[in-house]
Amino acid sequence: MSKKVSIKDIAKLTNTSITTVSFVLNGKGHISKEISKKILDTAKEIGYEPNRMAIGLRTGVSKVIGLVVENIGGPFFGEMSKVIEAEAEKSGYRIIYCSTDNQVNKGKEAIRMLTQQLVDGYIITPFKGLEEEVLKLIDQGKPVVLVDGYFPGLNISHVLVDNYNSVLKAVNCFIEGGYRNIGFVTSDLDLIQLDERLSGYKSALISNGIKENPALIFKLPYLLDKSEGLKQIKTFINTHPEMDAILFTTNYLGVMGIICVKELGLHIPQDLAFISFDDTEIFSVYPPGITTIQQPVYQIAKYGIDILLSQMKGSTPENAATKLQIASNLIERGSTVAKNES
DNA sequence: ATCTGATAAATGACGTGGAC
DNA sequence: GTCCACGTCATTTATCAGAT
Repeated sequence: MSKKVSIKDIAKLTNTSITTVSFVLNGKGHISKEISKKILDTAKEIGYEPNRMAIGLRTGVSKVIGLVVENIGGPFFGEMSKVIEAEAEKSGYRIIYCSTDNQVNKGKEAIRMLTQQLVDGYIITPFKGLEEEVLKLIDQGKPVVLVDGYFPGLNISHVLVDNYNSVLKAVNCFIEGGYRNIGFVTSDLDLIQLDERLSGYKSALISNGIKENPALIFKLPYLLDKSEGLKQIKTFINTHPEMDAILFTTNYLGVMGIICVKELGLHIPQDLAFISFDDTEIFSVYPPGITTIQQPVYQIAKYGIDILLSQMKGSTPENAATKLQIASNLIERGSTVAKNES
C-alpha cells in the first residue's frame, strides 16, 4: 500500500524545505526555475494531492458549504441542491447535505455537525425552534442564508417563493372558474411557509366575498405514515361532498391527493377541481393535467448560493441582509377548467 | 543598501504518548 | 490520575545568507 503523500515527502525527495515546496505549489515566494521544476515534476510523479483538511486547519477556510434542508430526497430540495452544488463548484466549494425532516433536534444536530466540520457558510431551510442555533452562527460571523422559509422578525438573509400571493393567485383561478367550495389541504407543521399559504387562501376567499368554511381546511399530521395519510385525506374528501375544488399545499400532499381522487373514482375537474403546490412531473401527466403552482426553484437556489458566496467573500457589508420573495408561476392545466366549460 | 532565493518557526485543533 | 509535549499537515511570517 502506498501511503498518502504530503509536501513533506516532496521536500525530502527534492532536498528542499517544506516551505519551498509550498511556495512552488502555490506560486508564491521567490524560488528558482530549476528547483520549481524539480518540485513540480516530483509532485506529479508521486501523485501529490493537497490535503484539504490540513489547508483548512491552517487557513480556517474549509471550502465547504453546509446545506440543511427538509428532505434531500424530495423533488423540490433535490432540484434546489443540484443548482446550489453546481454554482458552489464554480467557486471551488463543496457541499455537505443534511436533512432535518422539520424536526428541531435533527436540525440542531445537523448544524452542530456542520460547525464541527468548520464549514465556511450555511444554507438552511429554517423552521421554528432553530432560531437560537442560527443566531449563534451569525454571532460567530458565519455567513448564513435561509431558503424556502425565514424567521419572522429576525434580520437574516433569505430567499423563498412568495407563498402568500402564489396561493392567492391559485385560489382566484378556482373562483374565476366558478368554483366556490374550495378545500385546502395542508400539513400541521408549524411552518411560516404554510401559514402564508393559508393566509393567501383566506384572502382570496374574502376578496371574492366567499365566506370561509373552517371545515374545508384540513391539516394532515406530518408524521403519519403514507397509508394512514391517504385514509385521512379520503375521509376528508368524502365527508365534504359540497366541496368542488381542492388545493394541496405541498408536492407530497398533492401526490397523495391524486391517489385519493383516483381511488375514490372521482373525475377531475367535474367532481373536483384540483391544484397542487410544486410542479412535479406526475401533475403534467395525470389526466386531464393538474394545475400547479410552480416554484422558481432555480432562482431560489441561484439567489441563495449567490448571496452566500458574496457574504463569504466579505464583499457584502455586515448586517446587510438580503431578503427575497420570488413570484411563482401558476401553470394552468385541465384540472381547473371553468365549470360551465367542462 | 537592496534584491533573490530559500528556510525555520509559528500557526491552527486535538488526540496520543510519555513523564511525573 | 493529571498534564504537557508532541505529531499531524499546509500555509505564512519573519528572517537569513549571499549576490548585486
